Amino acid sequence: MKSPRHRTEPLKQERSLRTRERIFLAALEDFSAHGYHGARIERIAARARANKQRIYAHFGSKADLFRDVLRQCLSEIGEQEGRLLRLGDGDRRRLGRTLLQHYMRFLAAHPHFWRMLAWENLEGGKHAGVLRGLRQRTFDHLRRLYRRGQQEGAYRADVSFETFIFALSAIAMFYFANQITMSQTLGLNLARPAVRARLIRECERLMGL
Amino acid sequence: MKSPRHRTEPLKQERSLRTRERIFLAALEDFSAHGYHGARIERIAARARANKQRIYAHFGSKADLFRDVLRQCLSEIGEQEGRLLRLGDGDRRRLGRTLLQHYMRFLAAHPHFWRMLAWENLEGGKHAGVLRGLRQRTFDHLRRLYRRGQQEGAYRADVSFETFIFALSAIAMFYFANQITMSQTLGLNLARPAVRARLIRECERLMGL
Amino acid sequence: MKSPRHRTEPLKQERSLRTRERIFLAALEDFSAHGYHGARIERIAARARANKQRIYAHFGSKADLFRDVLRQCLSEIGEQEGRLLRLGDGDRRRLGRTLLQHYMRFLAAHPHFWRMLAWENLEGGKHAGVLRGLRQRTFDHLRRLYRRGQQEGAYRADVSFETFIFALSAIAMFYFANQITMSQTLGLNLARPAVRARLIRECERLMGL
Amino acid sequence: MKSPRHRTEPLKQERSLRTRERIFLAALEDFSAHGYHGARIERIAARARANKQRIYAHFGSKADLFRDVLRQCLSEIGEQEGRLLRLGDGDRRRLGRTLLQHYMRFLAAHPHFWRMLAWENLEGGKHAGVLRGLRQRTFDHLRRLYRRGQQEGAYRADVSFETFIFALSAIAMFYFANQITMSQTLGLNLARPAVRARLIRECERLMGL
DNA sequence: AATGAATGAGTTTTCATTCAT
DNA sequence: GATGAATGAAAACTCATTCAT
Repeated sequence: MKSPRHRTEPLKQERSLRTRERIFLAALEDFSAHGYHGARIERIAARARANKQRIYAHFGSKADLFRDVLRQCLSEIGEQEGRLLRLGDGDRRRLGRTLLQHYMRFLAAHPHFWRMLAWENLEGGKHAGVLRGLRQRTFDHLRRLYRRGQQEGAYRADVSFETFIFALSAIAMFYFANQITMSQTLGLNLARPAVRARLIRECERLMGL
Repeated sequence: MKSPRHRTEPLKQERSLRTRERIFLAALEDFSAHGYHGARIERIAARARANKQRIYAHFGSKADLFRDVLRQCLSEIGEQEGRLLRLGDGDRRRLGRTLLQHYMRFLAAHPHFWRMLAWENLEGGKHAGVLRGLRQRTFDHLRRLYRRGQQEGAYRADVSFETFIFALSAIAMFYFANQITMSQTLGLNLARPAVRARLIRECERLMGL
Repeated sequence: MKSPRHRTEPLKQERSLRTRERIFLAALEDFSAHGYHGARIERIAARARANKQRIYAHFGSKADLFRDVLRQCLSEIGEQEGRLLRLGDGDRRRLGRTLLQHYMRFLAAHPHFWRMLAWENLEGGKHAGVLRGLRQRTFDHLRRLYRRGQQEGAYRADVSFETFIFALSAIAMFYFANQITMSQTLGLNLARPAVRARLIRECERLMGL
Repeated sequence: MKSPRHRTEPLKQERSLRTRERIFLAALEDFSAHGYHGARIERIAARARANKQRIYAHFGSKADLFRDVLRQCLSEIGEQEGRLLRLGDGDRRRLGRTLLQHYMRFLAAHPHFWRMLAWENLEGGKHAGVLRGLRQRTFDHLRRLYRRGQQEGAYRADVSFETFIFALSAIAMFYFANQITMSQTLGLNLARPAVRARLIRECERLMGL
């Protein structure tokens, strides 16, 4: 009796989903660029080629939209890290370099990720909970490799895996999130590929990777 | 010098300066906590126990106030670093540890500093210029010590002074600016003194300091 | 009659009528609860399990829908009063009590009626015209009974039939429409059955019914 | 030191209070005319010759403004009833007529009162609590007079004071709050002074006042 | 006829900024 | 200089109504 609706419903839903997706991406762009308070619903709607009302119909409120965008954005890292599971015993000696380069590439390719992360930290970290356990599986895998590397002397026994990850994350994140001010401080344009390459290479040496 | 009201002016100026100072501190607090867009003139005035009009009389506009606060805040690091000039040849072997600990202490004592720095980077770095040359003298001094350390083998010859500073800054800054999300990611409360101490100690080892 | 689609039309019409009816009832509910300005097309559509567009197709606009609902609602009293025509000479001595109890029961059973009436009076009475002549037949009948009652001394000769109806209506309507505030004023919960019964009984005595 | 402010502050406050008062009156007018949902902040501001923001500065929100207006409006009846305390033993035989006329005059002079009361009842009576005990003193006084009237046979012993007040309130309130629809129903223009006078006179007779 | 998406004109609320005393 | 009141522009959010399928 209701079967004719099957044909049309998916279409309608699809259109709606596309609108929702456009809004989502526009919001990500705007929140990433200006933070929660600096973002403008009007601008998001315009960029999404949608009506303001659509935003409220799909997401409820500016705050809800922000939360949704942030959560999805942060959870992306989990998916992206899947490839690290492919690292095997043969990679353990260059684990540090591989990870640092992975993070550098990931952050370069996903500026929204580190920007949203930075806004979130500054604005109180109310949604940081999403991150909990998100990278568990990858970390478990990497920890095993790291431990074996420690056993065979590739890594110092008195540096925990957590610190290892912390330091690599710090280098990569700091490079992007503090690029502008650090370039001024050091009198070097960190954005230049050559500068960046040298910097990362030297950081690897400094950390004995 | 400016008017015939010689008698009253000194008093007025003094009171005015105190008001200005209160506004400044309140603004620092609010901008640091909420960023440029999240800050509220009303809240700043209330916290400063001053009238909103006073803010405009003293600083011109919200944007100007932000600029002034940011500049002064960032330039503080220059003053604080003065003490590093006292480091001498005898300190060169533990230069890395000394610097890392100095940065950690400085950032812990000046949360406004790293917060404003983070906002500034996120919001485009329009005022980052103040930083240029600000730490020149200190850096020149430290660079000499670092070079001597390199010559006698305490530091690797293939790691530049800039990278050395970069890495130390990254560790310290990242510890504070990404504490919330990184605590979730690692499943560790980085704020706990014991965790922090271990983390920093291990970072020193990792970087061969 | 209207189109060549003879086969399907009856079915469609029936379904359409059911939809229209659901919308009508949902609208009555919402207008009764929130008044014209407080009612929401969205809520009405949801409650009617219908699409908003259906509302416009069936009723034209929110204002039209309100008018239709109000008219139908108010005209219900006419139908309900039909049973009063069955009152005969034997009932004339207790006419007052019978009427008061009839009104009390009617209003208790039709809260939408008195609520719509109240909204309508507050909002200007633009549609009150429907009421004109609506109860004419019943009133004519009752008036005859009342007059006979007056002639035989059951009712005062110096109180007109209109006043008689007015007073009975006032008691009944006021009991429902002002229950909340009057309960507070009198420090009595008028909604309690015992309180209500005593109140009505005493009102009957007060008015010599 | 701070004494000079004593002179100016009252003036500033006075101006502010005048604005607040204008807003209050405009709001009373608008809420009374259109109810909570029908009222418009814009219209209130215009009528008060004030800026919309002033409304928020003084009252917080539309809902708060409504609450304040309603409370003040309802509590007015308490003040107005003060004069009833002056009724003495000599008035007890015509107590009913005096009260009915008092209520009729009060409601005629304060349309906002009965309108707000009506809105409040329709919209759920969330603020009806203000009424509790508001008329206690007057009622206590009137109850004494009524009891003495009962003892000497002026009023029926089997009609409580509460019912007496209820019935009188019903007549007066119903006359105003349902004037439009009742005029249509009865085919009489209740607003006409002559009709009103006759109606009230006959109600008095009906109730044996 | 029926439906979900879309729209634009409001409506409430907020905010930086200026006025008047 | 100092203060509370005042302002207008803009922001978030809502709503009746229409479109496209």
